[in-house]
Amino acid sequence: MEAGLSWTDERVALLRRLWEDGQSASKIAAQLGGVTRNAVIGKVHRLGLAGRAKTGEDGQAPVRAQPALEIETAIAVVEAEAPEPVAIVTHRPAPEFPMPTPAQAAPAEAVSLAVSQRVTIMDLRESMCRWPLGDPTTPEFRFCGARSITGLPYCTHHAEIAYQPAAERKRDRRVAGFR
DNA sequence: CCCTGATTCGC
DNA sequence: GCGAATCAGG
Repeated sequence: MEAGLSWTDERVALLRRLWEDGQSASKIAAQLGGVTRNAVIGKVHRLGLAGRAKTGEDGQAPVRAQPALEIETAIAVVEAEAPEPVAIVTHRPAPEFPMPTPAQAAPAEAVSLAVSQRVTIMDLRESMCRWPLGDPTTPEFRFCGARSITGLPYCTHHAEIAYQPAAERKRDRRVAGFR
């Protein structure tokens, strides 16, 4: 799952997406896997993407919620419909977070009021919480799906977890992350 | 010393 | 085309 890493269309697409989204070269490299930040920067220049809307370019990471990384990665993979296995490196967003109880076969009428339904990307709507659940590479991958806070991508529960001071977030990277 | 992107240049 | 080494800087 590590061999044959190169700038495939999928990887370039993900690179573009993350770079234009303001992610740093090192973070992008970590997500792509198999490349260094130098490689990412070099590729960015060759693609003519250098110089972007730099919001937090002065210091560390841009103002962005951690889960956004996984979401973008998952979406990018889905959109690309990668013909070959794609290695996904995720960042665990928080130490621990109690997951809502498994949604049982609830009547459609009850969905809107349910605490969490857990939906696939196909059923994810604008007003639904986009907090990722599970491994994006597996069919079991779901999004929270609960009613999101207006203007935010997450429900109240996950927004609390997502939006934390960067300084308090622990640097804890690992392969595959959510539960 | 941590990090950032930019550039050079041998491969 | 690629990316390590290097540079310049926050």
